[in-house]
Amino acid sequence: MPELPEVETVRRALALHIVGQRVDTVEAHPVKMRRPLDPAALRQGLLGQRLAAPRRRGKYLLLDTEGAGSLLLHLGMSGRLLLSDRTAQRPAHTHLVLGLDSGAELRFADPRRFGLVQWLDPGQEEKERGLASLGLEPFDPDFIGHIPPLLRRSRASIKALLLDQGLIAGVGNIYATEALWRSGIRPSRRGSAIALARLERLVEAVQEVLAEAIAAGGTTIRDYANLAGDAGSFAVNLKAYGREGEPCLNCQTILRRNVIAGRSTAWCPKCQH
DNA sequence: CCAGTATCCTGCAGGC
DNA sequence: TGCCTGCAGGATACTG
Repeated sequence: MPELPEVETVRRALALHIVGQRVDTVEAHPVKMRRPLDPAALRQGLLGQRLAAPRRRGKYLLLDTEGAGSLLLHLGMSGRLLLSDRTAQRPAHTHLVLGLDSGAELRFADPRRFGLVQWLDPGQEEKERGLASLGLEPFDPDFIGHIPPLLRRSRASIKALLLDQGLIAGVGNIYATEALWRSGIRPSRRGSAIALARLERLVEAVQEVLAEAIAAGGTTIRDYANLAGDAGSFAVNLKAYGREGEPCLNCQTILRRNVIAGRSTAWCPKCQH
């Protein structure tokens, strides 16, 4: 579910509402997620701490405490982070609840449990595999210069390369599909078989679609909600993702669908080469 | 090196 | 109305 724009939308809202808040209560359930959630470590790290400015890296969120250490979060496919009144009903599958001194609660719910909730002591962040192996941020000033040559170096499909978090941090199935449609590149094409100029157009399209989606508060297909529980509005602007069988908005050809790099992919057989 | 598959889970839509 | 199947925005560990 949540790719970079959705996680960034949540991060911005957190920055407005939780910075400086003290964590007065920690309620954590020892559920199995990508890794088992560890209530004792979370309580030990978070209880009584004030929260600093939240950071995002790829699809990960890092909630630093002013003391030391950070809460590492990943929303997986169905994760939600919600800031709610204490009296408001909790969603099903709420695994972590931080009571803040404002009286609000920061809640993490994740029905499918593909997400991650992990306390990081100082120094652990650098050793965290998922974080340390991330590639460039799409809004890094070096992005346009560095990424196209890297994409040309590989014989993997360009779709697989866009989804590779070790190359580009934060792009998932929706925005990879959209950027390929926008730049007229067939998702199955090998990176090494695409001219550099076209790859430059592709990475610009990645930046554009991510920026537009952030401005719209992200894409909600089903599960995604922002910190307040509201849907993002970018779904109406999707041109390819989920539109297989419908006419291309560029040339009216019926969009096709197949599985590339293990993920459902919609594309136009006429516009994308 | 790379494609494909399976796995971890719940929930929902669609077919019958 | 119910049951069954397939599919879903992710990451990772396998196999061939």
